[in-house]
Amino acid sequence: MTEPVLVDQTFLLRDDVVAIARELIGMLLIVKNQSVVKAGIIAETEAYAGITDKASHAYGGRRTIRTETLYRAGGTVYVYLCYGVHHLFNIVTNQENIPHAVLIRGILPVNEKAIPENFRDEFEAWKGIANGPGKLTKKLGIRASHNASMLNSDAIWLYKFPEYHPVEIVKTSRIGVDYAGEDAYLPYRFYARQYKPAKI
DNA sequence: ACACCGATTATCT
DNA sequence: GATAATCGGTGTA
Repeated sequence: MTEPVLVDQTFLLRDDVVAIARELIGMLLIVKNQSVVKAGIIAETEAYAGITDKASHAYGGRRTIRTETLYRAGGTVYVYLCYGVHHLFNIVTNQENIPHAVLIRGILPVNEKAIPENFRDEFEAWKGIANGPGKLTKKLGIRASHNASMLNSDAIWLYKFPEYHPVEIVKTSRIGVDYAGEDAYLPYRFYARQYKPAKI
């Protein structure tokens, strides 16, 4: 595998959050906690399209302490606690005040050879797959304190493989959003065919 | 102050 | 496939 490069975050400022969710498949997520580096290849995502999306925390323009992070500029990290137990990791997209976000739902492990050189000494590998939004944050050590931080600054980085050849990507409806009425059927979820999601 | 609920997961059958 | 566990966020008052 060729050396990954830090992503140019301007693609996160675009308006088409669903397209961005699809493009994030195959990118490399790196998390550093106190001299420990963990990483994974993004394999499953979901788009949340802001004020018009009944499944979004920001539906109807709702602004609370929690959702304030969603209104920041693309590239902001949105972490929230779900069911009082699981931290869920999102990447905010679009311009400031437009609360779009992509939920990262699954990652695959990555070989040390594919880790950027500057992280390799502190890299710790893990096995299996993290096929669930709560599982991957636990694997990578993403916590509530990461909420509202910026990607590519000091804790969470997004890289891409320049010669990555897109695998077949499955498009389907989102998981666990029955409360969203007809919006629960929107095809806003993506996953790589070779990866096995927990829920089909 | 208090009741309800959830962008889930593990553990059953 | 069905269901219990679990607790901070949120709305209502």
